[in-house]
Amino acid sequence: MRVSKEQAAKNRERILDAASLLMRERGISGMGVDALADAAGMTHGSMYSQFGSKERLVEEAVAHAIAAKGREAPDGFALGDYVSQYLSAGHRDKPGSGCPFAALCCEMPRQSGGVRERFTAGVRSMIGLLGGRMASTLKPRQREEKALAMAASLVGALVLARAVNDPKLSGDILRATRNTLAD
Amino acid sequence: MRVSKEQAAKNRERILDAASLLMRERGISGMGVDALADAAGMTHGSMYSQFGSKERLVEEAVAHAIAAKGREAPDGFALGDYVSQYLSAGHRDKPGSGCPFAALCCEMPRQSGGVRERFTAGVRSMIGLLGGRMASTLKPRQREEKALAMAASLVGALVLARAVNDPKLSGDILRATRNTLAD
DNA sequence: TGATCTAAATGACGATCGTTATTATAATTG
DNA sequence: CAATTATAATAACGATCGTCATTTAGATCA
Repeated sequence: MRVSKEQAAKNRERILDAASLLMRERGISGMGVDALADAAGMTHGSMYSQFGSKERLVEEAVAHAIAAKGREAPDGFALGDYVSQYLSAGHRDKPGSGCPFAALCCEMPRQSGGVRERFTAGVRSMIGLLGGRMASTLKPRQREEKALAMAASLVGALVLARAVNDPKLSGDILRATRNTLAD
Repeated sequence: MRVSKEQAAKNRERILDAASLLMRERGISGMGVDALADAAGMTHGSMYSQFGSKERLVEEAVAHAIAAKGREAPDGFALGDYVSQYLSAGHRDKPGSGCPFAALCCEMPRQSGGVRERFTAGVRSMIGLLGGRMASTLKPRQREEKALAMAASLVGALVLARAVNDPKLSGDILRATRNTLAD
């Protein structure tokens, strides 16, 4: 059956919301089309009416997750707050609503060009965000270098803290990286 | 048919070699049992004779990859050399023979307890390796904290450099992290 | 209002997933 | 040497994978 344009747009949004959550929790290859349809409260058929293939759906879902995450940051935030929130136990334990880069980075080398482009653009904007919040006493080149290294530290610490089985070690990784980035 | 104990051990080793390579290239969930049997030059049946399940095979393959990687490091190596090799384009472009932590970290939260334990033990020993090579002027606690943060930086930079689609950005991430860790 | 269009649902497709039972074969053991 | 044991190969299992053709029904448009 056919639905109104608005309804169709809402359904599309609902699919993207479910996909951006599910892919961060289970991985891209671990997110089945049927499971996604279930999570979105629809059938797999309607998803193919909207997106045509899983690959194109993933493309949009990655962009969707990154854009939503970018919208979370308040206008004037302090870099220290950003870091301590990023490297918190709360963030570690909620990958589904957390940083898309940390959740999806390891699968990216095996994704299509379109998916990787969206991901790369997102990484670039995160680095720009970090660099823009750094002490203005530094030269632009230095700020960019620090921002690049900081992004790597953030993602690496979060990913390792999630991977590791021991809560103590996991917390230590977060804390040590927090302290090191504070210098 | 039955083969000699030595032959069976060799076959087992061959499967583990192929698995530790394949899982780093395609991911754990992306490594099918059939594909692995092909890569090892055997049939899937013999793998189940040896390991019983994919989960137990992955357990051993993770430990195998970590142990083999640990054996690579020469006895008396400089920390700076380790870092620049880890953050090199060569390492980035050869995940199959590269760092198992960077290759598998994002899938770890969804692995069995046994697999995660091997991974965690490996991470711990890597951190110990890094800390042991640090300036002895630092207190043990400071060395451990620096080693924890360094491991996060290394893994994060490598993983992001692999994920990103743009060679320029990828190289910048590696270089910036190298420079930052040199301080 | 009547014709057209399209999102959503249904059901099935071949391929691949991990797994298992069975069989063949040869090393090992008594 | 005979009996036992264990590895490897074969073939098939049900489940799930992504995909697609068809049908249904209601919104959109002339």
